Amino acid sequence: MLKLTKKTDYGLISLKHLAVNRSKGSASAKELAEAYRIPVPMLAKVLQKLVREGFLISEQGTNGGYRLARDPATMTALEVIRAIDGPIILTNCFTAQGDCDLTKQCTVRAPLRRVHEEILKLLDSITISDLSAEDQPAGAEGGLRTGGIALTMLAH
Amino acid sequence: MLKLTKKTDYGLISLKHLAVNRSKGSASAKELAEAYRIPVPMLAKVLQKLVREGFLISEQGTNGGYRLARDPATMTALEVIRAIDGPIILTNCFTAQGDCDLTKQCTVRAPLRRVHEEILKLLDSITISDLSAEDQPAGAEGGLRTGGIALTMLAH
DNA sequence: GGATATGGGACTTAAAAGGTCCGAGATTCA
DNA sequence: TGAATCTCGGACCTTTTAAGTCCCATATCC
Repeated sequence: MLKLTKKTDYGLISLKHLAVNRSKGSASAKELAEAYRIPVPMLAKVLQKLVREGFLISEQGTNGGYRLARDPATMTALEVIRAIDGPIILTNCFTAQGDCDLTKQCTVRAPLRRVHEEILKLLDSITISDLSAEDQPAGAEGGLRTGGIALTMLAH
Repeated sequence: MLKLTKKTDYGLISLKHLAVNRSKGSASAKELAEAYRIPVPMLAKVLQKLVREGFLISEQGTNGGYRLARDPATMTALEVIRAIDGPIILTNCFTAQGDCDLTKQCTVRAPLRRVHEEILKLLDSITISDLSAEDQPAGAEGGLRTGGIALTMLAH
């Protein structure tokens, strides 16, 4: 259905939060969960994945928490999505070679592959810093604000 | 998980088939299903939706079937996806206003909306004729073949 | 040692996708 | 007219996946 999972949402929100409040150092899962009304155990799993994939560094014990492992400008949305949700698959033909013995007939694949590729490129061009840009206190460096098209017909 | 449903796949394949074999006029659900190894009742539902949404015209009775309702160059992938799968929703915040009282906190939304929009634009730029282009017997008119980037790392 | 963190597996629930079944109505042809 | 063939459309079932919960182990600070 072409949508991101909530886990990915949570992950992006958390990374953005840590990027914006980077001066504070770390934030605990509980802290983040309460700020954004996310179930704590749910968020914990997401954060753990982000640690394993090298986005975050965890600090255990009292006053522990999570902090960014590297510059948010080097973290792309694509990487985050892959880390949390696994590989992105636009259509099934691409991976399940065994099932799809319609290579000859089903020529829809080739053009769709291009769409797929464009989406990946798009997601790869967006970093966590871009997400945080609008939150910067003073004059932010611009980031994504290219055009600002008012799109109210998002769904249907 | 950011992927198209099989129903949409089936719909695109069917439309493409009808666009390529346009000289033949119509094709029955059975015919299409057998050609692409799709369960007949499943495909029937998809085709019915396409009829309701004005992509196809159905002809009942013996030797009946489906034929394109209009020029495949005017049918975009976006329209087809919406007709079959319903509205495209990248993240939940956009539609479920009731649930998301985090408008202030959750500033991830704005940048993601832009991504959403780009994907829509991308899908809107692809027509059924584009999908069929590579199948044209002789020198096709080009269509999507812009670049032909070899992308083998589609998933993961 | 106790309070507070993360780590991570197992489990349950809820929703969506995928697929099936059957009866009704339309059209063609014998 | 009647049989065959086809679409129409709703109801139903199964499987998969997302979403959320529970519990216990382990690390750290005070």
